[in-house]
Amino acid sequence: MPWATLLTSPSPPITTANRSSLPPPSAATRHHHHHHRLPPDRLALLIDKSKSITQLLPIHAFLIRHGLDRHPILSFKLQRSYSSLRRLDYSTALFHRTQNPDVFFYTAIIHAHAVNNLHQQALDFYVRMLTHGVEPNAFTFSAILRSCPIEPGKALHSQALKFGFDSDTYVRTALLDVYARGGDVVSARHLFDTMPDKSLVSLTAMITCYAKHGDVDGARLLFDGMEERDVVCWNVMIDGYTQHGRSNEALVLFRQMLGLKVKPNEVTLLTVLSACGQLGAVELGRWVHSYVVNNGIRFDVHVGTALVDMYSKCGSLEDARLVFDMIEDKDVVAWNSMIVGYAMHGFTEDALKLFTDMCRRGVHPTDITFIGILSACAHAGSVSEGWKFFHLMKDEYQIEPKIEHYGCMVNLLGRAGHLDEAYELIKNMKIDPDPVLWGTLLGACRLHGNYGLGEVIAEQLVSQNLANSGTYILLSNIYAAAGNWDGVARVRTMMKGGGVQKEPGCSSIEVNNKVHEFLAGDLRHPKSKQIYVMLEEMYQWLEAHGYTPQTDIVLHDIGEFEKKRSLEVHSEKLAIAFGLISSQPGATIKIVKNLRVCSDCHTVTKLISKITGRKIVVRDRNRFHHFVNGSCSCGDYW
DNA sequence: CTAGGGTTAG
Repeated sequence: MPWATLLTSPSPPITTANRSSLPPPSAATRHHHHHHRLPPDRLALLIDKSKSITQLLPIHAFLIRHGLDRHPILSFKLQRSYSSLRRLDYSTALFHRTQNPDVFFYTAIIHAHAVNNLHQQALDFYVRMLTHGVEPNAFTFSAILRSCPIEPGKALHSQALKFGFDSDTYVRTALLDVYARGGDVVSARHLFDTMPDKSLVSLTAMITCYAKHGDVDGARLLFDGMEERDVVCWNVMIDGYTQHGRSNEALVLFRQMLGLKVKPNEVTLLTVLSACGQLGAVELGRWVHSYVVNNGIRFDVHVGTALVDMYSKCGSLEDARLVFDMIEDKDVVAWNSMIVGYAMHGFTEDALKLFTDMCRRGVHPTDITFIGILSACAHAGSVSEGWKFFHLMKDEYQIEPKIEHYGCMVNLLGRAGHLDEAYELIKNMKIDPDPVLWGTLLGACRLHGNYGLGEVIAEQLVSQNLANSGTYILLSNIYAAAGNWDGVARVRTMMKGGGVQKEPGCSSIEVNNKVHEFLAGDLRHPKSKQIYVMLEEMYQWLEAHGYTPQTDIVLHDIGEFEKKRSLEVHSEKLAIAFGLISSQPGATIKIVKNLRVCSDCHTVTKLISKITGRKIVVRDRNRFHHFVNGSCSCGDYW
């Protein structure tokens, strides 16, 4: 690249060869050729109007030809344009050819690196600035502190104090953000409280800090006290809820935002789509889709991918695929979302075909891609395919398997009955297994009745204090099935004593653009009465179809009648009952559950789909179940 | 003689 060499070489010899390799001069520069002297402000305007590197290069060439490339303003503007086109290589080269860069140029080049997360380079420029005797000002500090890690940030903090810039609102906000990103909420709050004047941006930075570190309610408190709000702080607050599994509150806030006529932007819509996906709120998701189309929001790869993710998590794979096919310049994230979508729905062949397409187009798979592929294999029970991709990932793509990949493999092997193979895989892992992974193997032991191995693992987990709420339940199932009542009693004592609690099962269903959530035995819904009447009717149908409740999966130490009752009010059954009374006959019922569906609910849902002639789609923690006319798309294999 | 530089969401 002669052009690059020209820019990086310490002396600037412009040879004929260099010039001939430049892009052809644009109409503008051809025009300038005739008037050898163009006023700098005209050139400045030309630079500012340039929208691509191919427009910029001929102007740069022109500047060099006319000895204007060291003009402080013009080279400054040129580097700013290069930076905004993410060509920091050209920016840096230009900087190094500038004789005595002033504080403006230094600040701009520091900023350019900081926004691209190149902290070290930004710091290098800052040090260079100091050694060259150029004095930094408040502008320099706010630029360098942006995206600066906490350790160098602390050093810069003390320097800012020395220079007296820490009371500047921009510098103070940037400092607050440094501590916030470093997780030091207390220092961030202190900087915030002692701030001379709090701006909208500094408030937003503080809200971001709380939202990021789990105190969503603390964030909301500040948010509610704001005098003015812009789209950014709304986005922060909505995203705070979404990132902490409180998507329903996110959507409530989004509706308030719309009610106050605040115009959502792309970031808002990406967050809201994610919330819709979490909740299975496809009606609102579709509304967001039409908003994108009708409000001139650019349909880029980010928006496209968010829509694919939303539609597939809401059970509308066809729509996901339609959107996916519309995305131009698909990146690996876009491919991953569609592959994972197919995998979630048990469409193993489509997932694998998409993987082949993706590789053929030269897109390199990531660890996420293989989570999709391996879980697709697991859902189909394809053991040899699974091993093939597991090895392909390590050998061909040099991706070290993470705990999630082992999870897919253990699930695949375990469900297929290759328990010893799964156990060996875990024992030979380079990373430490977690309770979830052991739980997967324990579940497989229970499924295949291998209580011997189950007890070995169980003892090991209990002795190493590795059992969690999920594994305790499996443990007691296995002990009970093996007739080890001492074990059952011991687990029960540990669960009570250690404060181990099962994560409450929660099912949600969207009706009329609103998401209704149900916990087991929930009575909070305004239509509770009708729901329980429907539930009773459902059980009359079920019994007429020869259904017997699987009371053996209930862990509590209660009588048979109570066991039956506790099964009846599982959250997904309440959601289905509500779905039945609040939609037209024949309409599909879509449920989202936070845990894996239990086998009793699976049986019941199959029967209900047959009795009512309705399609019922259930998304559980692991995958989708499409219930049609008495059978499920998972083939009872989940 | 003057131009030009900064903080928050993803």
